[in-house]
Amino acid sequence: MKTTAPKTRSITVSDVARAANVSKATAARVLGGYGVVSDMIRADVMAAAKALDYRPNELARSMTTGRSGIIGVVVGDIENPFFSLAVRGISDAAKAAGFNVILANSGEKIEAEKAAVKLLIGKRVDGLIVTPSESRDISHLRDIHRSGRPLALLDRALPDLDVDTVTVDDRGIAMRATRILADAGHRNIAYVTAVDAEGHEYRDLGQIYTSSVRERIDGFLTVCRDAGIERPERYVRLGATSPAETRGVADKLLSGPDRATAILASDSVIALEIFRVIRQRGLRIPEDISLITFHDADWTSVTTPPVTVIDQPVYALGKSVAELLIRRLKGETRSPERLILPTAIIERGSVGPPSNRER
Amino acid sequence: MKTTAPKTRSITVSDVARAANVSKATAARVLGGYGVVSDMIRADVMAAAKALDYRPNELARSMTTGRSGIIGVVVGDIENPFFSLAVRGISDAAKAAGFNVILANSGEKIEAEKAAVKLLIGKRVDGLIVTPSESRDISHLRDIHRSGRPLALLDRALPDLDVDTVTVDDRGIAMRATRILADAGHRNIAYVTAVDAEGHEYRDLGQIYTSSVRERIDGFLTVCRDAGIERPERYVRLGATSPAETRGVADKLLSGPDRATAILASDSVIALEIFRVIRQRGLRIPEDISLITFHDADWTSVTTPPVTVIDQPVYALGKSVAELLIRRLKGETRSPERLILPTAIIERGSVGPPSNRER
DNA sequence: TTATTGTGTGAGACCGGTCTCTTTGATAAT
DNA sequence: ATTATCAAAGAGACCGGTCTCACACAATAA
Repeated sequence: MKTTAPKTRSITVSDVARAANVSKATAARVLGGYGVVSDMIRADVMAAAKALDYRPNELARSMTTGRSGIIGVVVGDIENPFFSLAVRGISDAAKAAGFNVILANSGEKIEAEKAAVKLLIGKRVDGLIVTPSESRDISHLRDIHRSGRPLALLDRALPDLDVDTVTVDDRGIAMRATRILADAGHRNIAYVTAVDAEGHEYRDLGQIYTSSVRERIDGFLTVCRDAGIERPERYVRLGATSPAETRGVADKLLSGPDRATAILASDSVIALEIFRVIRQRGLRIPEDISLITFHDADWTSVTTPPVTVIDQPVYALGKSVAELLIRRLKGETRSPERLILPTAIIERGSVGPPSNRER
Repeated sequence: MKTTAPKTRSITVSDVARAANVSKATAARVLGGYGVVSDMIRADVMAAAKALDYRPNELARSMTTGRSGIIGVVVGDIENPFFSLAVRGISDAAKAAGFNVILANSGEKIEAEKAAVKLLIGKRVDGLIVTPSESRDISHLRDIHRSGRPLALLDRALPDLDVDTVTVDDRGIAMRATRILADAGHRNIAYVTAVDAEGHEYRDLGQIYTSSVRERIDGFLTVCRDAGIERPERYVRLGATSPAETRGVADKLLSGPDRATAILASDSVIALEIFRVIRQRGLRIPEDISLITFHDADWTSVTTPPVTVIDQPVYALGKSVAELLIRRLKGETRSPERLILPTAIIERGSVGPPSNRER
């Protein structure tokens, strides 16, 4: 049943209408699934549509309806398993509600993030989920809101932007993790994050424009100080943006007389690189160095020893934020919600007391 | 400078035209960046556009132009790092050429794949990149082609579909990996894949509808037979579709008198789970069991011992297929190309001779 | 019988851009 | 002075759907 390939122009409602001997309006009613049409005519139109191999032009459809059925998602880095998993949570929730997802990567660059948001608004997505890379410049996020499209924030809150937000208790969980390290006897505890700041050196929280990381560092420092550690901020390291950078940071951290005896890594990608450096330097975990990382990435359980992790509910994070957004898309009006999901620590084998040598 | 929020309707070309006291056509020329306009009027229109905060409606734009600037990508599983990396290759190439990417997940289900393709065609993407989950039912892929949009295949070839395709030499590289195992003295070598078939038991290649996997199994069996191993197909295991399933497969493989002494895993997700099972059963690598996996996933280098891997050029795979597609989108007409990228094996520490006990 | 209600269909405007065709007015050529 | 040429701007059709409104005709109520 090979009809000649309709190369050039695609089949439209009008084509189907003509073939079925009805008006364009009637054919549209059948094909669009709205309005009332008699069964007989419906059958005719369907038959014609099938014969012509009609496919609706979603573009035209969403131009008139104003709805596209698409949720735009802008994340920092799709390759980071944290985000892959969160995106699956979003996708699953979206699919369940009949929405589709367009994914854009910001690379944690504010300019790329702005471009992505602009693009998605241009494509008339119904709503957006963003992992804001910065809390300073949020004009583009305000614009989303202004354009009437709902926005929801994933993993990072923005105090100045009152929209649906789903995060974890970063400060609290960082405190718990730090306490584990401090209780084990560590005094030289380092915090390593990909977030960078001017000068690349940590001075104070005011430099950190990524809410989750600021919270974590705050919690980290609080517990360190409680434990009587002096100037714990010496060990906060920024700018682990690439494997090479991370290696540099880790190398510095693990050498010298004041070397760190414990490291808290802000994400699993960083932790993996640190793990490699530790190995290369011939250090043992946990005898020579203790390690805890945010995110229970798959590899953390197969190393020797397995790595103690902060197990964020990543999938649920994505699913919840999508559900919040979808409820709003379906017409729910309520004041913005700020969900904070519970987080656990999985203690495995990468934490021990500091080696005697350094005490 | 807070104008009242234009909640309801967005600013259109006509609005800008009115504000700038020019015709819609002229405003469109300026805003769309085509045709000729005098500098004075151009400035006026730009000013008006800025004042009104005009944003073009990409939907309307691509409806008339027929071009959307979007490449649709359908992959098997975004969470699999293999695909994440390939997608980054695609995204980078797309961005460099001024295209954007819509990502859809098929979950390796033919139905989901069809739905995704249908959706993307409906959204009038300019071209598609697909990782076909099956070689049996490719009517939806034929449809893409028929609709005049170019299609390119990633990682899996389809003999019956003559379109741009980028793969690796799966058969050859599987042969090399298998030979490493056979040369080490192994006779009970298993091949584990996520691909499933009716009956879940491997009988012959005709059951396998995923080209890359069929190639690999073919290469695997060929080398096994060359090495004088009898009925090597006994050790081909299908259906490792989830961690739980994989665990079941691995458990069976590693118990009994005829247990496998070497395993070739078809992807890193499977390999990770197999690694876990090996550990749990108290077996040692490589003393008790040798392991090689496809894809140099990040975790494979941090385990003890590190895992010998088949290092597919994943990023290049994505980048190349995108470039092929983009060249075609830019008007290049040539007969379809089938690129086969070179692949290496990284020998690490997970291969050794079989233990004496089983000889 | 006439008015009322309701169902199914058709005609045509509309969404927000692009693009072709026409018109205008200024400059150059005759 | 008259005509040819051309750049710049305007008018309006068009893309492929949705949706409002008008209308025909049948069934029911007065």
